[in-house]
Amino acid sequence: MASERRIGGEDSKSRAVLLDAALSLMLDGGYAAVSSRRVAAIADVRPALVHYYFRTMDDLFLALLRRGAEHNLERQAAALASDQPLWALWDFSNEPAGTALYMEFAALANHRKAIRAEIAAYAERFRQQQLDALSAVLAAGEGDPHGDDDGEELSPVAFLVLMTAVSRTVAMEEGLGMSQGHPEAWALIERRLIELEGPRR
Amino acid sequence: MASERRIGGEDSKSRAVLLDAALSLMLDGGYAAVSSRRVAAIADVRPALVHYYFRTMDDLFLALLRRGAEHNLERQAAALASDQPLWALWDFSNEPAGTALYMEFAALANHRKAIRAEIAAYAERFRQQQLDALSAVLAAGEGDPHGDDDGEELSPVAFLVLMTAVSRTVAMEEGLGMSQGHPEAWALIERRLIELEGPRR
DNA sequence: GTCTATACTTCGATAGAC
DNA sequence: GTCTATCGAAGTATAGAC
Repeated sequence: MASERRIGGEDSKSRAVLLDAALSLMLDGGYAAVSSRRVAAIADVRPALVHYYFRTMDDLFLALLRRGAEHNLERQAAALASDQPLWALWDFSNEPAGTALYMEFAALANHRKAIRAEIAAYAERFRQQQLDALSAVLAAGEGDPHGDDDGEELSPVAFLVLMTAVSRTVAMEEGLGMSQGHPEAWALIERRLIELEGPRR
Repeated sequence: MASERRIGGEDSKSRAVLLDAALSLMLDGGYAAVSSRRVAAIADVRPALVHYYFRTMDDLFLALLRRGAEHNLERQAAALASDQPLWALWDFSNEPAGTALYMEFAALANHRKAIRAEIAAYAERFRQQQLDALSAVLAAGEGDPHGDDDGEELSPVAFLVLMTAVSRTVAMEEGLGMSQGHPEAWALIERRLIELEGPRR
């Protein structure tokens, strides 16, 4: 049975402030640092208000995930619609805050079933959006002036996985203070970007 | 001032059992699931005993990290000493439990300063061990029969970052139920492994 | 919409008995 | 080496006043 308790509307100002507070806590101290009391303290309201807008903490995490993911799906779409979609995607996926948040949610997903399903669904949407754009680039670029056409097979989807993998790994390791090999791995991706899309403009 | 309280010895049987319990909790439910009470319950002792062996929970996490890291440094060294060091390293870095644990500790590092420093130090040791072995392989393999020598630059360290990045990303995404592009990215790494070390034996 | 007040749980940590 | 007993802090969540 669903609870009878009142729940605040989604377009409330306070609700957004609470989500902002949760976001900053999560970026700062990881998902475990997000408690109803701490969120309330940062938003400068009483803890009960958190539970008025989000019946459980899982509801809060889901709301935070949805808001961020929808926003970033739009931003990624905008990037992919620019005149150098792959370079724009590369820049987009190299935003440190984005990677940090993704890692936190992925860790959360490890032990909150409801959240894992939602993250997985969004992750698929992000990749599909990327794949559609990349296919378009490749279709338009037949006989393009930048391709080396050296016969080496690097499928579009493999390149996407590579871009994602390198940007996440580099972000993560630099968060630990590591840097060995990062410029070289970076250059590897960018060399391929130049082949596909020409030099960055 | 250091506490006067007694602390159990490092070679104790119970201490190892407690660490085993903490490990299984961490793999199962993430670092947030590791509490002194739960560890005690799994190890079938009273919670106070956890604090007898580990004064604080940070001490427990550090001990768990050190034990696992030292063990895996030895395992990685053994892999790198095999007759196909790069293939062995690839298999080693593709162990799912290893990646899952690394991710948990990396998340932990986000909000426990003492632990971040220790993780960073171990991560450097792992990579350095890999680099030393890879340099040896490359030095020994000059004029080897497998290299294409197609003029493309792929520095050893960049390849190491790539291997790490792909294995972690694939493991993470498969934990979410994703699989798109994984076989292709996988094949990309293995193609280069064949160039460097010949087919897997 | 926001608050006070509160119930209940779990947590980390310690003192001291055995 | 292990336990009982206990403290105080923090967590989630709810009822009901304003």
